[in-house]
Amino acid sequence: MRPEDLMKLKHLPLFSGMTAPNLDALLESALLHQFPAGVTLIHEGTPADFLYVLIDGLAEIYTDHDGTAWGISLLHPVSTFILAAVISNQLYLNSVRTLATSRLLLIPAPRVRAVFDQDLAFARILAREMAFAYRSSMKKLKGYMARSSVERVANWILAEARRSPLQANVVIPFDRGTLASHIGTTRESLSRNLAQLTDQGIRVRGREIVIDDIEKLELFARPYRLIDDPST
Amino acid sequence: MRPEDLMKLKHLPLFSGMTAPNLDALLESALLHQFPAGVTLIHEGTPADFLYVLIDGLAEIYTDHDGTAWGISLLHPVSTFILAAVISNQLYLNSVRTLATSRLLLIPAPRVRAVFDQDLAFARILAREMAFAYRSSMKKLKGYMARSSVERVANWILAEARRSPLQANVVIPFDRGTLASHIGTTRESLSRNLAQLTDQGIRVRGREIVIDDIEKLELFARPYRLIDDPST
DNA sequence: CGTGGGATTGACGGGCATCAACTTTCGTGG
DNA sequence: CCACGAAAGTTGATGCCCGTCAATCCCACG
Repeated sequence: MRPEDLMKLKHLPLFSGMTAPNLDALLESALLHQFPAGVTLIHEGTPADFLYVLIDGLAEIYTDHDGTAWGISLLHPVSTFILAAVISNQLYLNSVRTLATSRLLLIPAPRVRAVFDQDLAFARILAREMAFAYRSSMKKLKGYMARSSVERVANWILAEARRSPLQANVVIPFDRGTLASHIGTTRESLSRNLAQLTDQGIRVRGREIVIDDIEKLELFARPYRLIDDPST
Repeated sequence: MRPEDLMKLKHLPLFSGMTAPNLDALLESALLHQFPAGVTLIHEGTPADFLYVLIDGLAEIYTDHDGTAWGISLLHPVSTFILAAVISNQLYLNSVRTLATSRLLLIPAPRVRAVFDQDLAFARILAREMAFAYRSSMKKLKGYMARSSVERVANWILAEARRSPLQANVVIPFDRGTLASHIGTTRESLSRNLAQLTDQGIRVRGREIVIDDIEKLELFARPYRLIDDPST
């Protein structure tokens, strides 16, 4: 790993407050590696051997069921994933793959656990990280139980639009099948859903979704703080 | 709080390894209280003011949607709940209520966070606890995406039977509406599902489910390690 | 023995997955 | 730069799962 990369990594929020020796112990055996799009990094059911941190790029957590992939969550930089499996020293529950060329930091799981056992700051940050992950999955679960697929699509668009609040359009950063799997539906239904939302204030042009009337869309989607607001 | 209760509490796995002063700081402001069945302890959307530990009894996490309650998870002693909200100092995402008379330990959230910031052993245990909670919710999510409602019922029965492996029957510890809400279906559908499972090795007599042919049931339910095994 | 709440059964319909055919887009090589 | 083929996306037809409404049944309990 190059020294300047190492310096940048050391300033990640993930490591803030750690003692220098512990941070060195953590990073000395870590790998920083770049992967092209479409590479499966983690296969569900295998033992957790590394903690992964997405430095830049795009990735998805998914699960394979009877041959089709169901999206669990999308990963944007900078975020750790499969932390829970590493900490509890168990099998990965899900698979992970890159959706774009991505740089990833890989830290050997035994090392993570060792430092976790010794460094209070690191333990606290990991706990917070997992609290966040837990709440995310809970929100996803609630979204599934409470909403129809059109509503999920509408709320996904709104959430995506909130991520970059300046522009009134959303660009789907991958193919529609992948999007459908994350919304919890099929390619075909997603297509129909988007057509249907044309009456609710949006226009679709290829991978670009233009939001013409956000109030109308919100009226339809009825976003709910305890499901859609990523900050609560 | 009575001294003998306090002694017992101090030996909970949740507190193991903590320094005595920190443990005292945690428990001196805690309350041990008994509640009858049917009491709502936590309303979703309100700030996390206490960390709860179910000492004995039975409780459920649920979420209210358009007037009907959807079960998120069942809580058996001894388990903490809504830890994530306390640690991240945010709103409760779900509601919680007792299903039987229950004794609960309530620890003020600011105190939990203060000790969490100081005691490595406590921080580690909370992190592990949340890893476990995260994985549980992930399994629930996968179960929803991957299976039909009959299959969920069948697997619930199998899971319940595994909890007390000696006897070949399961007793539903609450009314069917509640069970249906945890399986993710309606009372009516649950009724049909149970009737349907009569051909797959079980008999239903009121709240008692007798498993006559567990292999047949397993063949139908196809339990999967990464969804149903609570220990992985 | 009558009353009421939980549970069952039936009828119906909507949401959505599935299969299939068609169209569009896009990348590759001639 | 165009042409072709494959992949992605759309549209239509069909049927199943399951939620909803309503009627009935079954007990428990006063």
